[in-house]
This record gives sequence, structure tokens and C-alpha cells, in this order.
Amino acid sequence: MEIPSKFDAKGIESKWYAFWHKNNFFKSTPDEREPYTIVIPPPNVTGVLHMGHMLNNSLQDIIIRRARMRGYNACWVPGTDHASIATEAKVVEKLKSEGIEKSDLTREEFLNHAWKWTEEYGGVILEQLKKLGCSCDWDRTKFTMDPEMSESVLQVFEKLHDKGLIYRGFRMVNWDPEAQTTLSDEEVLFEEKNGNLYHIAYQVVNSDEKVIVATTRPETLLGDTAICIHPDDKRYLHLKGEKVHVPLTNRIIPIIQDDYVAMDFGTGCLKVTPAHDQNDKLLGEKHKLEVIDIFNSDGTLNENGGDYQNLDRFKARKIIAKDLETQRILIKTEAYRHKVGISERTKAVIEPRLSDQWFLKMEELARPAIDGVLKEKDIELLPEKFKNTYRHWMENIRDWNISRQLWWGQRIPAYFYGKSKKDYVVALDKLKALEKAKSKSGNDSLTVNDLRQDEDVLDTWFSSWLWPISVFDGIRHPENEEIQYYYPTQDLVTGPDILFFWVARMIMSGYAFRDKKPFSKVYLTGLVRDQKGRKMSKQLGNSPDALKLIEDYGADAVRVGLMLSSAAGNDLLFDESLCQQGKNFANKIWNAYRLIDGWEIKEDLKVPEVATEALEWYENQFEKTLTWVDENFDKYRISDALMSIYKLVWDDFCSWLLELIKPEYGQPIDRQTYIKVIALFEKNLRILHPFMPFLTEELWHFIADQKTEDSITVAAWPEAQNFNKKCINDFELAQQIIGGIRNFRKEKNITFKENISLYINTDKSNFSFESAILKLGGVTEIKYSNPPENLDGGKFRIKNLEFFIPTIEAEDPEAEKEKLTLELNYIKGFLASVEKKLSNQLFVANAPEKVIDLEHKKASDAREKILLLEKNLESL
RNA sequence: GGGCGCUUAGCUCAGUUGGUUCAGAGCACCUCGUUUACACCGAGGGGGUCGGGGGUUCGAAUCCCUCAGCGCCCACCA
Repeated sequence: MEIPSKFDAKGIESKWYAFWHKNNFFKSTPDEREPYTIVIPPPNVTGVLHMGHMLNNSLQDIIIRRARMRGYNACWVPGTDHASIATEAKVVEKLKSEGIEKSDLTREEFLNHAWKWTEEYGGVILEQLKKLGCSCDWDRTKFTMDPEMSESVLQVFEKLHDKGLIYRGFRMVNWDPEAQTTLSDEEVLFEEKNGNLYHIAYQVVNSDEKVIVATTRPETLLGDTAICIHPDDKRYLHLKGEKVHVPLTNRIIPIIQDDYVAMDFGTGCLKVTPAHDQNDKLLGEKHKLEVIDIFNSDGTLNENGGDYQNLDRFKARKIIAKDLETQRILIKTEAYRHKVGISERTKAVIEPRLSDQWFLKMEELARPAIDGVLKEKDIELLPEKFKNTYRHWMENIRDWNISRQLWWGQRIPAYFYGKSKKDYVVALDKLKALEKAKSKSGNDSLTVNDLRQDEDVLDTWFSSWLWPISVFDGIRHPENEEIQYYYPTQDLVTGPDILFFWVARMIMSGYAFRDKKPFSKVYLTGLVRDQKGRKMSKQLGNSPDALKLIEDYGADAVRVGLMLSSAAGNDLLFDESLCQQGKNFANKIWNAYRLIDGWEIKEDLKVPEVATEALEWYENQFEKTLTWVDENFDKYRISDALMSIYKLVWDDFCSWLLELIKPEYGQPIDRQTYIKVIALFEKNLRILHPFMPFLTEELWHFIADQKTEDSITVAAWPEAQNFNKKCINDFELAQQIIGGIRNFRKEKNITFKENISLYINTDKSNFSFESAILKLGGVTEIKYSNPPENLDGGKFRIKNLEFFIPTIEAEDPEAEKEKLTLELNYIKGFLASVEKKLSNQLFVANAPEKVIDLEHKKASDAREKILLLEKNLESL
């Protein structure tokens, strides 16, 4: 069969993916083997593949493929997340473009649109993962809104509510006026923004005096119910018990005192708006102040806004500032840079708002999750630096606002039946709710028509925190075979940006609902950045099209490119040239096979010594590398693991082994060597396979005797064997000598076609790889002696060995002299420093014997070399 | 404001508990090469006083202090 000289990834990727799928190589069901389980961080159902997905899914695939090859029952569970707020926002936007407002639709109608959208776009990303080569068990694909997944979520809600951990509270929450929903603290980002500090004069009642208050939000004065001063502030002591007029209104509010006020900030005088600021709310509760809410849910002013009603909050701010200025109430405006809370999703400025929401008490849930990671080391967090972040967050954890004023998501299973806020029950369906309501209220005449289900849905993360359990149906059926077998899972691979959103909460839910960790190791990848170090994002448009990369370079090449650049846990600056490097590597491997495949095999041919020796060396080198690769895998240093395989294949296998055993042009190869080389090549393919699944599968099937229905995906990962260190060291010396010869040839302009002979000033018994030196050095003969006195030629040295190569022309004595003197001076300096060290009593007394011995050896080696150089110099 | 981390060749990074042959790798770079697997290649080569300063030690890229720069996380100073 003719093999093309360039590897073309396009033709083979879909072929092999279909092959794997058809033969169920990725399918997993419980059996007698040990399981190795990974659950995918479910991407948003409407999402498309980006660089971050490529990175962490490549990692997961590498890990799971290796586990599969090592004989584990490997199970990688794929799925998608309904991403409540993100998806709802997309659907709203799409409807808008069709001229439909969400407010024109009923809940049911809207959900129909959302489901249609999900069915249309959902799963696109899963298809893209297949292009990357991801070996998920697709029969297990889950969606967080699948009926049984949702049921698990609701069961958990009920359970936590019955335990008293979920409660309804009237609290200050983060309100997103654009999405018109609350957000958890984690969904709020803080951005530093340019703003103003407005100094506003409040007129003291029955006095000429004015009190100046500094605020960044003048519009909220419409909701002011007090102004506050520090009890020790001498400037304002006389105002104790007085009242002031609220500007632009005819309200009168008290002056209160509280040591919360910082005397040195602004004017030392604070306006208190309990409805719109967390601290003001606390002050308000403490001093029993009235609460005046001035905003509508969309961020416009409500009826409490008086003349400013229906204005947007930012517009109102400008107009009010202007009106204050006109009335000379605004004393001054100074530029002020401060942090503003922004919605993670809509980027709208968050409005602190008081409302009735559902909360989950976290402290109790957090305790085992803290101990599990930090004390018992039940779960390993990698890189370790994240332990600190994790600890800090967990120890200061606050209750989780889990309700959202959205439609897309699991609707909260709470049913109201009476007039009071407290007249509600939590139940999985309406009939059960009715039972509960009847018994709670003591009113037997209640009917389902009296029940009103809470309008809100649950935070997306309230379903994803159950993911490692719910994908195996472990919530609804805690004793089922699957959950018993697959849980706890082994690894979780995800980005550090969702450490709190998701990882920490999964850990809590694992201990809470299974009494066991959800996974043993968490591997937090870095963020993918562009070459300028900026985070890749849609807005910046600096993210390459993931699918186009796969198309241009091939999935294997992209995977290699990503892995080579991603040092454990560090951010990676992505550069497309890395994919080119991956592609080059694929081509290199391809051509290595092409070379071997092209050899003519001849029976009964004697095995050349050089082949025997080279094969023996490579076998040792392979085991050495494999040992190192396994170690790196254990430490999740995937990048290092790949790099050592890269060097093994490119340098050791191609540049050394193949060059050594390659027959002369047109000559056949003996069968024995051929078989060994092929076996070693196949072994290389196996350790490459997790990184480059497509190429390795293709080449693996080229190799004779491979059954067509078999797959490298289930071939055994080689077991690392002990290796002969001496053999490797000896070969290294031979490599250096060959390097010396090549260098000599280059300097002297001796082409490789010209054969040379070589004198070495030592005994033959010191060498193991003479055959290699002969072949790759282009040497016809090695003489183990000093060269005859009058022979012309040149010298080079490696360690304490001297090599002489006879040439037609003698070395230029002056140039040689200069070279030798330079070398001599250097080695003398080196010896001096070693001797100084050795004559230092403190060093000899304190350093370990091993180190001292080494220094002695260095010294004696150096002296030997000096003698040699001096002798050479003399003879010139 | 608090906490954590980073700063080693042009770039991206290794460097295990301070101790071996003047600090390593990949890429990039330079020179040579149309040798019959691969120019998506081969051979060879150059390049860093380990951010600055101070200290501990016989010995520090490696430990301590300090300064500078960068990054991340957390936080209710209007």
C-alpha cells in the first residue's frame, strides 16, 4: 500500500469516531472491573465550543483514555446544563428579534419557545466534543432539566426545607434590573468605575444650619429615612435629636447617631436609605427606621419617586443632581472612583433590593466540605494554591439565595394557600401539597384551586451541584447499582472561575446527600488567554474559532498544541503556532511509520550488531520515559508527560533508533529487527494514544496482524519496567561522541560522504556503542590508541577523552593553540574554585560525604584534563 | 482594605527536602544541507550574573527580610 508523505487528518477523524461509537468502546456498564469515573462539567446547553472547553475536555479525554487502557472500567459522563439565566436571556433576545416581548407571553408559551430553542441548539456542543475526539459514553448523556434530573433537584429542595436549611427570608438581595431577577453573591462581579461623590446640603428643621452629606447615589435621597453621624463627632454633637428636610421632597427625617459612620470619610455624615443599601438596612433595623423603596423591578423610579416617577435610575440621578444644583442644594461634586456591582450575565449594575427570597443555610453544609479537603485530605485540590482560596470562601460562607425570578429552570415546589407569607407548604406535586396544606392549616376544605405555586425557579447551580450524584440517579434511588458502582468519581477537571459556583457546592452536596466525597481529585485548569495575556472572550473577539482550528490542523494537533502549552494549573497564552507544532509532530510520527513500512524484509539475514545494540538501548530508554510519564500523570502534569513522549518519539525513536537500524539505501532489513521495531513503534502509539487518538488509531490499524474490529482505545497501556541505567548512560556517551564528530565535520567542512577514522586515547573496553559511532559518525575504523606522531588531523575532547581524526590537512597550530589555551584557562579556574571549596574547613566539616566525594572527583578529573591539555600544547 | 500567588534564555515554562560536570526544556533565532521517511525535515550553533537590594549558610534560582512590577481571590466605607 502506498502511504502519502503527508498526514491528512481530515479523512480519518470522522471514520474512526464512527468506528469507536459503533463498537461501543466508550460505553460503560458496571462490571467486576474497578471503575474510573469522570463527570463532565456540563456546558451550557445552548453553548458552542470555545478554547476553554477544548482545554479542559482534552484533559479529561486524555485522563479517561489512559484509564481505559489501564484496564479500568472507564466512564465519562457527558451532558449539558440548562443555564437558567443565560439561556433565558438568549431566548428573550431571540423572541425580541421576532417582535415578541416576554411580557406578552404566558409562562407556558415562553417555556415552549425555550424548549424549542433547546432542542434546536442543544447538543451542538456535544457534537463538537466528538470532533475533538472526546470518548464520552454518549448513551449516558444527561441534561439538567431532564425529568428525572429535575425531580432529583426538587427532592433535594424538599429535603433541605424539611430539615430547616432552606428558608424564606425578606432580605437585601442582588437585583439585576435587566434580567429582573435576583442573583447570588457569586454572580455579582465588582468593577471599578468612575463616578461622583455628590455633597448635598440637608436643611436642619427650625434652624439656618445645613448638614452636608456625601453620596455617590443622589437619586436615593428620595428613599432616605435618616441621616447618621458618629456619636463622638464634635462637629455634629449639637445636632443630636434634631431633624432635617429631605431635599426635593417635603419629608422630614431624624438625625441619628451610630459609630458605624467613618468620621474621616466624606463629610462624616451619612444618609440612610434602608431600602437600597445593605448597611443602611442594618442601620435602619437598629434604629427602627422607616423603609422606603423607590424603585420598580426594571430600575425605574416608582410612585415614591414623586416627580421623578418612571425615570430610569441613571437618568434620575443626572436630573436630580441638576435640580439640586439649580436649587443650590448641591454644594459640590467631586470625581470619585469606586467599585460597582455588575451582573455576571447581563452586565447591568446591580441594585441592592429588599425582597422575599428562598435561601439555603450554608454553614452546616460547609463544615464537612472544609474538613474533607483541608483536614482529612479526602479530596485533593490541584494546584494546591487553590486550597487557600477555598478555605477562605468556605470559612466565610454566607447563605445562598437560590430563587430566581425567571421561568427557565426548576420551578420552586412551594405552594401558597393562605394570606400570610407563612401559609405555604413544600411538596413534589400539587396533590401532595394539598395534603400538606390541609394538615398544616387544619382547613379540610382547601382544594387544588386554592394553591398557588411559587412563581420563581431555582438557581442553575442548585441543580448542577448535584451533578455527580444525579447523573447516576443517586438522589431518587440512593441504593441503585450505578451510583454504588460509579460514585465517588475519580477526577473533576474544570476552570477555577467556578470553584465556588460549582466545585465547592458539589463537595458540600456530596457529603450531605451521599455522605461521601463526589470526587477524589479536582484539577483546576488555567484560563486560556490570547498572546497579549487577555482572557479570551466573545466581546474582545480574540478567541479563535475552535472548530476551524480542528479543521485546519486536525484534532490531534490541536490537542497536542493545547497540552504542550498548558503547564499544570497555569493560565495558558494560546498561540496558533502551537497547533502547527502539533501538526508537525503528527506528520513526523506518520512518516516514521512510512519509513518502516517501506523496508523490504529478508528472511535469514543476519541481525547487524548496530541494530541489536540500538534496540536494547531504546527499550531501556522507553521504560525510563514511561516511568517518568506515569509519575507525571499521577501529579496531573499532563504537559510534562506529553513533552517527554514527544522527545522520546521525535528524538530517541526517529533521530536515533531509526537512523541506527535503517538499512543502507536499497538494502533489505532482517526480519527480527523489523519485528522488534514495529513492536516498539506500536508501544509508542499506545502511550501517544490518549493525546492523539485519531492518528494513533489509524497507524495502529496499518500494523499487520491487527484485527480490524480491535481498537487501540482498549489496547493495554504498557506497564513500566525496570531499566538499565548503565546502558542509557553509555549510549549518552556515544551520542556525545557522535555529536563531536558531526561538529568536527562541520567545522572542517568534511561532508558526511567522506569516511573518516577515529583515534581514541582509551581502551576499547570503555565503550559499548562502537557500532553506533561507526554508523552515525560515518567512521570506518576506530583505533584505541594515540595517533602516530606525524599524522595530520584534528582533535576534539569529551570529558577526559581525546578524539583524533586524521585529515589531509593539519590543524592550524595557532588556532589550535588558542583554543587549547582558552580551554586550559577555563579548567584551571574551575579547579581553583573546587580546590578552594575543599580547603575550606567549614565545608569539609559540614557538607555531606557524598558532596565532598564529588568535589574530589571533580578536582581529580580537572587535574587529569589539565595534564592532557598541557601535553597537547607542548607538542604544538 | 485584607489574603494568596507570580517575576529563571526572544517567547512559554521546568527546576523535587538549599549541594554533581560553569542553570534545563519546547518553540523561536543563526549557520549548513535538494543524503533515497518526513523541508510539517536533518545536522550543528548562539543565547540567561535565575526582578532589585540585604540577610542566614561552608554552600541559595532554591530559606528569611525588604523594595519594585504583574496577576488572582475576598471585602458593606457612603
